Amino acid sequence: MPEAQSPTRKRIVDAATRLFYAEGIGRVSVDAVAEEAGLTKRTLYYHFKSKDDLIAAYLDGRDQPNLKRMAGWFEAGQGGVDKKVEAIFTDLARATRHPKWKGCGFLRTAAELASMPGHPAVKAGARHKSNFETWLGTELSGHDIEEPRALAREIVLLIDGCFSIMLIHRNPDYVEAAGRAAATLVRARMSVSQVQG
Amino acid sequence: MPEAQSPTRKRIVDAATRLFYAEGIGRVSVDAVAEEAGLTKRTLYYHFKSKDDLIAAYLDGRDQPNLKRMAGWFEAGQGGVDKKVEAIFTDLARATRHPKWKGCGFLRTAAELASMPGHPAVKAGARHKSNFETWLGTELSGHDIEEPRALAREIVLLIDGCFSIMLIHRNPDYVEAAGRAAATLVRARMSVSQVQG
DNA sequence: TTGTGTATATTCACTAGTCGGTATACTTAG
DNA sequence: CTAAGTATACCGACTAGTGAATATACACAA
Repeated sequence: MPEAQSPTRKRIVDAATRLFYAEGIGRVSVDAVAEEAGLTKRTLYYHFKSKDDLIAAYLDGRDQPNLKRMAGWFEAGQGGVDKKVEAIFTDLARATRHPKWKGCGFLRTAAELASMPGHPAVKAGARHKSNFETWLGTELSGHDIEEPRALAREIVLLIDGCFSIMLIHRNPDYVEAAGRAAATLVRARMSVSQVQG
Repeated sequence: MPEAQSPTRKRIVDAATRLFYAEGIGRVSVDAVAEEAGLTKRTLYYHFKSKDDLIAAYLDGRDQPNLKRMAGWFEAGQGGVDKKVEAIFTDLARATRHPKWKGCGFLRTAAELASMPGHPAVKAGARHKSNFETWLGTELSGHDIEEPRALAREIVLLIDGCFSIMLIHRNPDYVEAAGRAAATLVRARMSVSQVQG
């Protein structure tokens, strides 16, 4: 039985991450992942029982890095909580301009697997999105906001709207527009004194 | 040269629509589409020069039906313009409960083709999304709303957020939450007298 | 009315290559 | 000797796309 922390396994997941994110899970063969990792397909199948398994491992590995990136954007935002939320979108707009940016790996995988709702990779995506929503709700809780968890959900919807529509239009103006909408939603739930101050 | 309005061509597009929407473009072979249409693959290739061509035709054929469906939901909404917007989300939430619902075909196709931004099917999706945004902006224009086109864009972002996140969570509560957020955004741009009245 | 030419439309059989996955054997470390 | 890990070589099924033949329908001439 393979080790869960094997360096070989990590090499495989890293290679899968590069290819799956760049091309999509359906357009990348197991052979291609093995070659990118510098080993044979049989070795890959020693560490993962199936391609579906590998896809799930790819997404599980993206959970914490993605959360930390978003949290960094939020925390670096200057001003009130509405501005910190808007900062997420400003930095996301910048990220979408990178030529290697291909949207959200979790959402793209879920879209490819829409006919298999119980797929382990979809579940990994659900865990990640819930983690993010929970984290944002907690952040909003300390700022005199009504129903911070409901607000977090609304912001999550705008962020995921950006991810998907950007794959169609490739126009960062949509991300900026979403940021302004998010700030409006934040202020709608802030106390009057806070909005005016 | 094949006719653009050929009934055979329509049969092929209808078959492709059923299969591509149900399974995703990457998981459906040209052979499968031909069999669903009740003819041979060679005939299909007489009417379409490639699979990519067929995918684009599939999405072009969904533009008007999808627009009409959304417009119907909006127009049937009772109350002010904020309520009519919210009605879109209420009806969308109902639609997502149908077992055959698999998200937005335009967004799912764009997600599958994220590494090919100039693909004709992605362009077809961009046309459709722009058509919808323009239609919504026009509807909002007659209702004493500031910057109706900016508001339309914000609502589009929430709708597409619903489409994508629903593929992950399969929980219509997200669509209802998006509807409330959209109504909030509408009221933020309505004149005071209108909000109070 | 019959025969011929032509464009449209369709089929069968096939190519060359890729897919996920595996049987078997080898190497190396404990 | 044993077990973990890796390699070569292969499997049957499927992939998008094509070559060559054929069916169908209609126009027009004898």
